[in-house]
Amino acid sequence: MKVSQQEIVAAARELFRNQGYAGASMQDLADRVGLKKASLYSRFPDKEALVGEVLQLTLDEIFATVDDAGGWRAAYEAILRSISGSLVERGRCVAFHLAYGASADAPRAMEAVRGFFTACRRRLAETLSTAVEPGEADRIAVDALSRIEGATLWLAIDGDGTAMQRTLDRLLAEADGLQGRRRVRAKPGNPGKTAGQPRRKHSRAAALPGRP
Amino acid sequence: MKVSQQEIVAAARELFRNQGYAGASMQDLADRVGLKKASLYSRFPDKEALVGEVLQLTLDEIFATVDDAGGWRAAYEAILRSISGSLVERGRCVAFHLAYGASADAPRAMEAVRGFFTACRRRLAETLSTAVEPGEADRIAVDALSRIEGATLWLAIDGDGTAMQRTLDRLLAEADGLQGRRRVRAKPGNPGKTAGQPRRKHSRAAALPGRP
DNA sequence: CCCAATAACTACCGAACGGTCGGATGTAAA
DNA sequence: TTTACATCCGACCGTTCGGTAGTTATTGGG
Repeated sequence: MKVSQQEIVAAARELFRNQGYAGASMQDLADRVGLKKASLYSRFPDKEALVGEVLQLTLDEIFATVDDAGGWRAAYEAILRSISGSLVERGRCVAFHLAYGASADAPRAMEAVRGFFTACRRRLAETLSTAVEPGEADRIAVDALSRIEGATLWLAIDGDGTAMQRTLDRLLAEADGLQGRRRVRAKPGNPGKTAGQPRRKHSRAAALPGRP
Repeated sequence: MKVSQQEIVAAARELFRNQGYAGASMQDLADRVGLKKASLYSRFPDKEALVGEVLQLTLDEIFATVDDAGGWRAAYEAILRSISGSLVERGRCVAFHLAYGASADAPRAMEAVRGFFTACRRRLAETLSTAVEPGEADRIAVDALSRIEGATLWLAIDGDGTAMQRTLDRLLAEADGLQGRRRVRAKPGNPGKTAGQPRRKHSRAAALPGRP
């Protein structure tokens, strides 16, 4: 194999992210990975099947660094930072672009997108359910995801990541306010970010990875 | 003229919204409005020019019903309701889809998208600047837009509008907390939605148009 | 009613699309 | 070295893409 499966999927992801489902072409993908188009079709049945692979890879990458050993708050922060960090790095969200673009004509792609966001939502809600009741946990998870995704608007338009940074700060600050206003912190020894009066005047929190 | 300019632009908007820039085809647009493809090119110079028209029409529709006579809070609410209402109705945001999809190969389209969101942002910030300082007004405007746009994620995935409803409620509740915690209300005589302790336990506010 | 102007049409262009096929090429065991 | 197998590739399919040229239909003013 001249090129590994993962390299192809990663290249496909970049295409889907920047061009959308309809705008990404198999020829373009073949050129990028240094193969011919026919060779791609001996690895993947069709274009639509690439969507599932792309989203599975992305899901794996997001949760690779997350473990629940440090408690719900640390896990929650790790997940949100992992997601928003990669979004700032790449400028757009593949899954969101596919959610918008893979319409009725690509039902398997749409199903993969649903699966991706459902997995993120479930994992977040599960993490939060240590601190709040399940219904509220799911609501917080849904809102957190949509707020992070929404912040990619300004990333896509003018590359501005400050809205994302602000969103992340607020989500974490709001998380500190959960569980009956108890004092919680992500890492012992981490300066600032107290939760005494957690809902106002949050201090400029730690920067996103790769964003000074 | 068999078909008015506005009908064509509205049909193009639907296509761009559901298929993205690359996925929307001139042939498809021609079929929908009952013209031949060549006729479209006698009205619009090219596909990219349609983007500007689509976003201008959308901008006009959004702000058609908004006036500043009732004070900043009423205007702010009117704008947010106008935007989120049309998003719930249509299930996606054209401008957001175009922001993601119209990439480097369509610079005029990208410029139009930037203009659209800049106009929304400016109008919102201008409205808010009656209550808070300009910098904070701009920040609130940016965040409000991105939160509303983000809520379209769940609309696109499974048609669920509850996240949008929740987002709208929170944005309005947070607006009530502005201007130094003064008591403000949108319309005198409107039941509920007080702002005495505005930042918690917001009551289920008025439904979006078309969402019982 | 005529004529000019506008609007819509038919027919076509080269390029790119997703996808397929049969043969060439590399590789590792026998 | 032969065999067997997976991989890759050149060439091609039918279709659709954005866009254009030249021609016909429609329409409003005189």
